[in-house]
Amino acid sequence: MTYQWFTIYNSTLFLKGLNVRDTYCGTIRKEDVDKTVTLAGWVFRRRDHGGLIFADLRDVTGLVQIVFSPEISKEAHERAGDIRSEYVLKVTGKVLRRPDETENPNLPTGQIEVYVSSFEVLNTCKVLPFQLDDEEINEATRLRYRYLDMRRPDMQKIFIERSKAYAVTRDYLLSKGFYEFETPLLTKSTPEGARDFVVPSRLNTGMFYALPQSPQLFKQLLMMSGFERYFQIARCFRDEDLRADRQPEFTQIDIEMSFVGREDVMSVNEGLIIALYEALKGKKPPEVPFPRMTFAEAMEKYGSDKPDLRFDLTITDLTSIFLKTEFGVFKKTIESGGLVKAIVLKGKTLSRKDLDVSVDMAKELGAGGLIWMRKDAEGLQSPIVKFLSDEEKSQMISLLGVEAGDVIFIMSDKPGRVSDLMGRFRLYIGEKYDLIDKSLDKFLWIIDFPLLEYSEEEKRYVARHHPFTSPKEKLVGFDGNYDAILANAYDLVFNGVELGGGSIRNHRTEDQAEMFRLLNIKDEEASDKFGFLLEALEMGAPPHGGIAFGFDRILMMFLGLSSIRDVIAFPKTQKGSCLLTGAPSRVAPRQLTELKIRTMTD
RNA sequence: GGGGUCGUAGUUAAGCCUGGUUAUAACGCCGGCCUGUCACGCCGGAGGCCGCGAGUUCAAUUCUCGUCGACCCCGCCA
Repeated sequence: MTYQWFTIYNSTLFLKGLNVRDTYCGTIRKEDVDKTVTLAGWVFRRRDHGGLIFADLRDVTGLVQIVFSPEISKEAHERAGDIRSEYVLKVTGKVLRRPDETENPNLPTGQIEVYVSSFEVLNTCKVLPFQLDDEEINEATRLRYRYLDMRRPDMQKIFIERSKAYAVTRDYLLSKGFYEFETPLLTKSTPEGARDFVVPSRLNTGMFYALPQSPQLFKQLLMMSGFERYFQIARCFRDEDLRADRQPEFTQIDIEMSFVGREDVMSVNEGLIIALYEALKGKKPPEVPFPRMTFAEAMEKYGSDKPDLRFDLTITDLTSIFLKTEFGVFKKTIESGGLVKAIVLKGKTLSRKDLDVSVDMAKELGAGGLIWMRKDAEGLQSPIVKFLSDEEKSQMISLLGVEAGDVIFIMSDKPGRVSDLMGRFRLYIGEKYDLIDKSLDKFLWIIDFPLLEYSEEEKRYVARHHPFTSPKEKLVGFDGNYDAILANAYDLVFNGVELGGGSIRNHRTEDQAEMFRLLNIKDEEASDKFGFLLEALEMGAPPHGGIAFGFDRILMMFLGLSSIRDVIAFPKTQKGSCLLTGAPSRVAPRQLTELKIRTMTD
């Protein structure tokens, strides 16, 4: 499949008379020798040799060396002395083969150069706050002058790739019979899930819109309208604290389908992700179809619902070995329903200091402690080994398959907590001891999530995905074990990062009512918050389900970047401010008066 | 809400632990020289509220506290 965006570089697309130039800098090759070209772009670097002046002229396609020589034009050469970095020029000149020994193999245009016969300064440029070819500039400075930051070729490449990704997404989904929609940005606040950004309504004093956390309810309504396949490249807003991979506004590829089950949604969307992967990475994904793992297995073996499979290092449950232990820590934990879990680090030599650092790290992660054991020719060495029976030691050695030189790390805590801690400790060890093969790319579907999870904060069960997710099997004869109900939900994980997730929804009123009952949401409350959806379910709602992918996150991962800000044109800082525009800011008192809003100070 | 790292010429950093001379370097900038450079080179020069505020001290870029800002993480968030 070829895409149109490449053809922008094809000169046949120029509109005669409207363009200042007739050729793009980065496209000139030795085949163009002897042509007279008119270029337009920015002066990237200038090398003034007195008698001869070289400059690199850059436009969106790349750069080409231009030469000002008094032998071609005395006037141009003289005026060229005043040219400075980032001046905007229109130059006309002849393409010539570079002399022997002066070709630059590092440049696509390195075999030729353009001898300038005349030029025009379209605009001058102040001295920039940072050099465009400087690799390491403080991110705050880059964000303050984001338009300059994005003038850098590396950044341009990212946003050209981003544009390509939009096109691939639309192309793929349209070819699969999806229709593209837009849904409101000014909508109703939904109390479940993340904190809403809120927008006051002038026409309705004291009332507020919310910006959507996702188009969830609208896309379900579109299924009820009968469009059957919906997608949107949708902006979403969540007023929560930020991270390297989280922004307050971000873009999702939002998808919903009717008359489908889990497998349909997963296979269509696996196709989309493969198309994006191929377009951005220029190669096929290593394993197709993507492997799958249940949530239970992921938590058990990797201590995470988004395991990074680029390294092995799985977690082993040792609880059964220590059921009758005399070792106080394990004994107490197990008696109160906790578990003992271990990972084994093989083939690395750890000093006593390394081990101490590991213990500190575990505590930093929030663990009560970390026990290490080293296997040598004599047996297991550890500060706690004297508390363990020979039986326990030999069982551990055989269950974990440890050999001389290996180190066992053990934690014990409440079941959910020890899994989570071990999962994060596993990532730390993987990173620290270089176990992660960064050349690998590992996709993984996680399926069979629990429908509900207990919220310590709210002291009740809440929907793990969202309250419209259907259970995997109909809730017949529910026995009160909330944790055991599985959801018809799925997440796509890539190298330990969640790219997206979705579910098959409840499409019958009674199933949705049952869900609200489980969540302990009363009828009135449900109808107040989601009444319009419940009503729609009663009017011939088809079975439906969907998924949403974090578009920015996909780009970040597939382009090998470590910050989501690098793939967003004008991102916000960790405190949600825009260093370029100065948002958020105070507004004029009149604006607040119109809205009948008074601000409080503490 | 909590933990951590950082803030010094336009930029990127050193100096700070161990307080005291003119605050150092590279790149950039300005001037001069240079016809084969491509991170051009050579010579010369300018450029600092050491984030901000308080405290300790004879003396603070340096120590202490606060504050503002940037980044990373936990909580939070799909």
